[in-house]
Amino acid sequence: MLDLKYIRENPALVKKGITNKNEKDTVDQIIELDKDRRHILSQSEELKAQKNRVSAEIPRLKKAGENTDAIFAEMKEVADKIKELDESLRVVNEKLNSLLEWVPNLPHTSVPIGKSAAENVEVREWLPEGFEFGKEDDEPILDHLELGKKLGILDFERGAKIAGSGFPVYIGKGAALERALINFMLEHHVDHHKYTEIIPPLLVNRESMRGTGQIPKLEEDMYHMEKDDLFAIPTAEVPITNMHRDEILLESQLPIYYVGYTPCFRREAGSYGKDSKGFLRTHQFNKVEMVKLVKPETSYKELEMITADAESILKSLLIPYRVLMLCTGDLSFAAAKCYDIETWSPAENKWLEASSCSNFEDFQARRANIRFRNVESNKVDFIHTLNGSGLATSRLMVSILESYQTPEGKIIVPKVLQKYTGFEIIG
RNA sequence: GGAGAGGUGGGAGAGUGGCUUAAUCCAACGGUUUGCUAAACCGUCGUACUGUUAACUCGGUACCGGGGGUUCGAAUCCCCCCCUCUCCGCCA
Repeated sequence: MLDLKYIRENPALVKKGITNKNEKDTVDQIIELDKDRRHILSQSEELKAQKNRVSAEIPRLKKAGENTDAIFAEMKEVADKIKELDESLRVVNEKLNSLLEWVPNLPHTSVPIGKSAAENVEVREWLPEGFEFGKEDDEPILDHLELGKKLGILDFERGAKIAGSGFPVYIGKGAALERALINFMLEHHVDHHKYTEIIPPLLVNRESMRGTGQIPKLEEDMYHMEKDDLFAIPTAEVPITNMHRDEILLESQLPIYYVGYTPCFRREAGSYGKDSKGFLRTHQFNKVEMVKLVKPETSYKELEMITADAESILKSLLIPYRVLMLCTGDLSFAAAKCYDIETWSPAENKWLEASSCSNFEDFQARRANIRFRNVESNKVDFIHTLNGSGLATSRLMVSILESYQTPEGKIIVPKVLQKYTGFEIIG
């Protein structure tokens, strides 16, 4: 949510930001409604002030034995008029809010302007020592689907039988490898980057979804339990960020770093056929998510740090990756700035998105009403929120299986995971 | 699913129609005292919107879980809903 006052005072800047994000510009309507709103509000408040003044007089008049009938009759009329004004105010506010809710966050000034993913900017690339692109071509290389089937560690067909396509089943050492990966990532962030581990609810209410900005725009993309009006989380960002909804934090509590593993559920409505085989697009996947609640002036420094935290996982696993700065047109609804981390898939011969690290500035905090008390000024202000996948296991699993396969089609378990799996090779 | 209790400021917690400007305590902030720390004492201390201003300056309005109602006037009375806790039932 943007600050209405900011929109009122900087309409041109807001319009530009919205347009650069390929979203619908409703600034003119918002400003018009805001004008109506304030006009009605001042009329209503003036009458209320009158009402309060008179009410305060009544006990005195009664004590003095004066007749209050005329005043009561007049005040009755004032009360009716107030009710009328407040009703029209309610209507205007409703319209205004339904527009405001759809206004995206504005891109940070450092974000390149662009229409689509094609205009994202590569910031850096990291390759393990001795790695060369295309070296794989000398030997037959199996993709993750073939490997999973051959080794009996992944079963997409049975997942489809049980639930539907896009619900993978991990078996035996495949399941152990997945579990090892999750444990490794959690421990790594807790031990080396000072995150506090969280196991949150996997179903959340509507207010939480609104708080982090999934609702209204992405409502269709989520699984919804109608009976209880609960949503299956599309990412741990939702429950973890909402832990502090409607709270005023002490400045001394900040920054707060959380990390949590959860399964994530996405309907992926309308995306069939595109990158959809195997792990490339699933309805359920595992993700370790980092969430930061920080003071506003530190959030861009924190964005660099959270990105580095995600990268350090890939360095430990010796997986080639690159970091992209998303252009304005590819930024998500709530993000002001975002880095995507893509891992290399030798079989697909392309980069796959495995992490997204974003600064939401005060956009989510405003929606979720998360504030802190500034010690110096003793004023409350919205915090800034960030999050980053650290990381999603499915895409990462593609890179691991494909990169660590031997000529015989076995998988060597990455060194850092071996103490978690208890075995060194699959197959 | 049934019965009961409850929801008040950053936290605890009083408040049964106008003397509430929501008491009091704690926390926080400023100060006094003091070798230092602690303690004690004094003072300040809600949020949002809105108008105004050089200024968070000064004014107005709203807010006691949410929404309606009664009344000249509601934290307080009435109705509906939500949530939390306890007990019972059912179940992992």
